[in-house]
Amino acid sequence: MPENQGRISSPRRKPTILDVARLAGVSKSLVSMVIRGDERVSPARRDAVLRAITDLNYRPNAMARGLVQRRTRIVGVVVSDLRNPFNEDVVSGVLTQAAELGYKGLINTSDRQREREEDAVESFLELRVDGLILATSRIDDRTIGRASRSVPVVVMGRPMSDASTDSLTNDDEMGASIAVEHCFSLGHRSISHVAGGESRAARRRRTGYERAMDRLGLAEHSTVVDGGFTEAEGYRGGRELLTRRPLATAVFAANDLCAIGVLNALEEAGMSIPRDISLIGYDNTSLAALRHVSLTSIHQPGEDMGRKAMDLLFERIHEGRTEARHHVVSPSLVVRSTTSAPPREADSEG
Amino acid sequence: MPENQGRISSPRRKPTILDVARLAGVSKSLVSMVIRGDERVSPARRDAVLRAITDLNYRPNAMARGLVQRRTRIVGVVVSDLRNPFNEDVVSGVLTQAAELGYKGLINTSDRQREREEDAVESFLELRVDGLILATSRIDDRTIGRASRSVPVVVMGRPMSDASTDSLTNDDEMGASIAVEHCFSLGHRSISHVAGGESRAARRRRTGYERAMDRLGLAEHSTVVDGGFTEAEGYRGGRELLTRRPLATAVFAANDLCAIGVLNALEEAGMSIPRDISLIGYDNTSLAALRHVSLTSIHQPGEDMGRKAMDLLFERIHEGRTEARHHVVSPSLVVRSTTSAPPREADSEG
DNA sequence: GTGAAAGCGCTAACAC
DNA sequence: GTGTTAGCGCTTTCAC
Repeated sequence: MPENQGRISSPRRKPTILDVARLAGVSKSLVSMVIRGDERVSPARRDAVLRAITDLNYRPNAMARGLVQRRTRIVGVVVSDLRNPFNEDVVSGVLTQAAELGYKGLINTSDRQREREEDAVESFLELRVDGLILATSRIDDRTIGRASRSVPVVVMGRPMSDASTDSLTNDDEMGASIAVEHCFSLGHRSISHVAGGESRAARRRRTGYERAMDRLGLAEHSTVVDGGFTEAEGYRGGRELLTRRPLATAVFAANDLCAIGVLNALEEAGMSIPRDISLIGYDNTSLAALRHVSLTSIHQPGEDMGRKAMDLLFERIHEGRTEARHHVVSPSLVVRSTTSAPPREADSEG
Repeated sequence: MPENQGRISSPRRKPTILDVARLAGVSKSLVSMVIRGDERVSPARRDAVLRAITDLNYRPNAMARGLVQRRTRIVGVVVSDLRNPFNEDVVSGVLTQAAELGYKGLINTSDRQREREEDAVESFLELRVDGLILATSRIDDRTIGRASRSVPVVVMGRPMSDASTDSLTNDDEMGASIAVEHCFSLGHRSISHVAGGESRAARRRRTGYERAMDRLGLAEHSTVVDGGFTEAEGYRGGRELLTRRPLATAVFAANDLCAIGVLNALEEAGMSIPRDISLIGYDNTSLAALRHVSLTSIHQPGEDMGRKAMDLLFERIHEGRTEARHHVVSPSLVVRSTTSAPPREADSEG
């Protein structure tokens, strides 16, 4: 055989279980048993196999294995925006719990583009992941339904009525209510809301705000301006707010990023927070916790929710649960430095 | 055959290409051809196949395909910390370019735990990804070398000497130099550094700081305190800094998160930024850009770097490049609101 | 304990 | 144009 060795066909042909078997002088199935930790293999042969594995830098082919076992031990996580720190908490929880349960979590993100969101789901399904966690607002129900037909799915952040899809949400209405009541108890009567747009979570927070204002007899002080879930949109909302008269003494923003935008707008206008005006966000992200920001916020236990989502998947995969579960977790208040009693002259209002 | 239909064995047996073929009344390979868009299929049969696909909610099995084609069109991205916004930019760049080139990017993170970092790499290799992008500081060279033996690898954020591994870094020394010079040109002479710890990037930034101070004849004003790449560590560094006399008039922090920690410590001590003391960070993350923070920072083009990393992978995968490339991009200065001339009484120093 | 053989779902080479 | 066939790398009966 001349210079070109026949065996080397493609640039980096990876060693297979057969190469290991040959080098160790045993059969394929013996190697397979060693890899899976089967007890009934003689120490001598086991060592030979292990040595061959290291020598060849052998690594089992997950695709081949997945193909025959019909499962991958992989769960797919799709998030719409990795830049929102709340999603990081969720992902972190999922991965931790997945590792705990012997699974691997893989993440895909659409970078806020809707069609890429469906691609992400589709890719995971073609990969035959054992389960799917959808922490994304943009995806449509049709896609979710389709996915649920072939694999267990947990949807986060929006309630599902579908019987084949589990869901895990926080009670946005309740959270909004808590925000309003916190301001109320500090003495505020004129409380505005910078809304978060058309996502379901945003709409539920808005509804919660409106209902709470009603309940407290503050309907006449109710003001909602358009915002969004980003700093830029919050900034615009804040500017808009400044044109309204009378000026509110407290503002409930749709989420933390939005709140920071509002904060900028208000400070830019020469106002001091919370002396002149109080501000409260939602999600209690790491952003809110930055000492320099120190934003009062409504807490969602993102990490716990991630873990719980993985648990729900596991129940379906391993314990054969088939009826849908819809978990709702309660948000809570975290008071920091952006809320306080309203300024004197506004105190007597309402 | 009684009630229990023989075909349905596992809870959700997924339709295969054979099911599609049977329903459409054609052969397996005909279906395969339709899926791959082969021209020479009669319209009638094509329609029949497509209808069967929708009816069955059929989705090709990527594992089976990958097994025979020996490639997956998937690249794996490993990041150590999704909470650092800089990594988001990188990931976003990778995914965008991957989509452009017909690849899918999947993300895995170690959540800052070192051993999970190796697991992440190992999982991707078992999955037989076509390439690997490692944007992580914690992973050791042995693991990188092992990975490089079986698949193209691009390492980000640390220079590699290994001939089988591409690398992509920003010139941290130069960036640190720019930071020091910016302060110098504003009139500062006493410039301190809150260091970022033991990662290579952090060490190079520190070296750059020290060399620049030397070059400018400011070696005697040089002060380095321990910090880290997180807000909490930056805060501690800032506190430490406050005990040093004379107090610096400018501080260069190892990265943006660290800078925010320093900012907190300084403000807490009653100092006003930049009136009393100037502050500059590194990475120019979205955090620095928050108007409420408005941190002067050294910019690394994270998104471009992500795209470039994907390009490097592509060159190896498709164009058969084998010699290593080591790209270094130049950082640049982004001036915001945390740097200005030093206060009067300190002006004459140096 | 160990090896042989079948088959997971797909593509690709080759007949027809 | 269309069907048949031989694997891809692995696990898993089932004999021995």
